[in-house]
Amino acid sequence: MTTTDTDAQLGVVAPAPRRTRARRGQGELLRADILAAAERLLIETGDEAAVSIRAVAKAVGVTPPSIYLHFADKTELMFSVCQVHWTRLDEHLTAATAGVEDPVDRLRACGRAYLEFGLANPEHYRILFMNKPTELPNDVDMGELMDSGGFGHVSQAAAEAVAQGKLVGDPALIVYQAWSMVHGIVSLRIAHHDMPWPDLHVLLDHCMLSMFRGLASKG
Amino acid sequence: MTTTDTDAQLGVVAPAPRRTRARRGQGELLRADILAAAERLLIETGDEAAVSIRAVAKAVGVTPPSIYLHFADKTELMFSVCQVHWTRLDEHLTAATAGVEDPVDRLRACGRAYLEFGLANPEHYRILFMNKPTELPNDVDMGELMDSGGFGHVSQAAAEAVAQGKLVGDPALIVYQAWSMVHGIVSLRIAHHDMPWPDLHVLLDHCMLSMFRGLASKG
DNA sequence: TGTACATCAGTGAACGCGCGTTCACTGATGTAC
DNA sequence: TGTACATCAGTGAACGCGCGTTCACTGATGTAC
Repeated sequence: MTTTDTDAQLGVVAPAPRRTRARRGQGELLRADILAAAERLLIETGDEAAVSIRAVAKAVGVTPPSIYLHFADKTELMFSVCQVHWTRLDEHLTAATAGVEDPVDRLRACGRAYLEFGLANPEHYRILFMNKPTELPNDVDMGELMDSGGFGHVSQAAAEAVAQGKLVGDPALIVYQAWSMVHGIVSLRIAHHDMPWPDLHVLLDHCMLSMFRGLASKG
Repeated sequence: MTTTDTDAQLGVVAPAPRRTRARRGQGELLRADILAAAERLLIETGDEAAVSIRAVAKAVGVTPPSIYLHFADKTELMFSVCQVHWTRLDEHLTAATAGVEDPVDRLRACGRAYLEFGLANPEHYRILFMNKPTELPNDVDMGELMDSGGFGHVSQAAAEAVAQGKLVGDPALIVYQAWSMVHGIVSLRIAHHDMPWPDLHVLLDHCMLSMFRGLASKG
C-alpha cells in the first residue's frame, strides 16, 4: 500500500505517481493538468459519475484539496471540461463549411459535423445537452455557450438560404428545427447505443433531404 | 425524533406514518404501494436521484429491507416505475388516433401526443430515453418496450401512408425520422427547460409540415 | 372449541462504500536587506 | 554574499452525508388436528 488515503480507495482507472510540485509562480500549470485528467477520465470511463474530485486528484497525482486551489467546486470543474471541449465544435463547423457557397449545403455540412462531433464525444454531449442543468453552474448562459459552439454558422446559413429564396420560412424556426432533428438523432443513439439503429448516414441523408425539400417551397 | 433510522436522516419529501402490516396473503399490496410512492417521489422532486430505496421506504412508511421483498434491486424498481408509466403512452396514442382516417394525419396526431406525454412526465422520459441504459435492467428489451409504448401505431400509419402513395420512401426510415424529430424537440426542452424555446406547437407544426411535405414527393 | 405450529410480512441494526468539502499545517523557494 | 522572512503550492486528516444491501430476528395470523 503506497496510498495515503484514509477513508476510501478509488481504483477503477488511471492512478498517477505523486506529481512533482510546480515551481513558484507556476501554480496555474496544475489547473491545466486537472482539466486534462478530468477529460481523460471522462473519455476512458465513459461515465460522468466516475469523474469525482477524488478520482481526478488521484489521476493527476495530487491530493483532493488541491483541486480547490483552481476550481470553486465540482460543477465548475465539470463545466470547464465541457466548455473547453465544446468550443472545438466551432472549429469543426468552420472547417466543414469552408468554401461551401450554397447556404443549404452549408446547413447540410453543419448537420453532419454536429452529428459526428456528438457521437465522437458522447459523454461531453450528454453533460451539455442531455443532463439536468443542475449539473452545470447556475450562471452559465446557454445562449453564449451556443454561440461559442459555432451556432453562428448555422444561423447565418439559414438566414442566407431564406434571403436567397432557397428555403421558405422563419430562419430562427428553421435553426431550431434543424437542431432538434440532429439532436434527436445523436441523443437517441447516445442514450441507447445498443439498439439496432438504421445506418447513421442513410438516416441523416434521408432526414436532411426531406427536411430541406419540405422547406424549399411555400405551403 | 420519531424515526428509528440509525445511520441517516432523509428529509426532503413525504414522510409517512408507519404502514399497517398487510393481512396474511395480501403481501402483494406493498408492491403496489412501493410503485406508487416511487412514482410520487419522482414527480414531486423531479429528480431521479431523490428516488432512493431509503426514500421510497420512508414514503411508504416501511423499512428499506421491505423493498427487497418485492424488487430484486434498485434498477428493477426504477424500471418498473417507468414501465408502468410508459404503457400509458399506448393508450394516449390510441386515443389520439381514434377515428382518424388519413395515415399522415395519424402520424401527426402521434407526434403531438408523444410530445405532450414526454413533457408531462419529464423524469420518466429522461430515465427511459435520455439516461444511460445502465440505469435500466440488463435484460430489458428495448424493442419490446417500444411496442408496449404504442410504436405499433406509428409503424402502421407510416406503412399505410407509403402504401397509399401519400408518403414516399422506406416506412421504417420514416418512423425513425419522425421519432428523432419529436425526441429532439422534447428532450432538448427537458434538458434545458429554462432556455427561450420557440412556442412548442408553432415549432412542432413547422417541423411536421415541412417533414411531411418533403416526404410527399419523389426525389 | 382449543391449541400447537408453520408461514407470512415485515423489522432493527449494521456492513462498507465513496463522495464533496474544510481546516490547520508544511516545506520549498524566491526576495529584501 | 548571507540570512530572515513572506509567499506559494501544495498536504494530511478528518467532517458528516446518504447510499444499496444483508442478515438474523419477530410477532401476528391463519390452519391442521
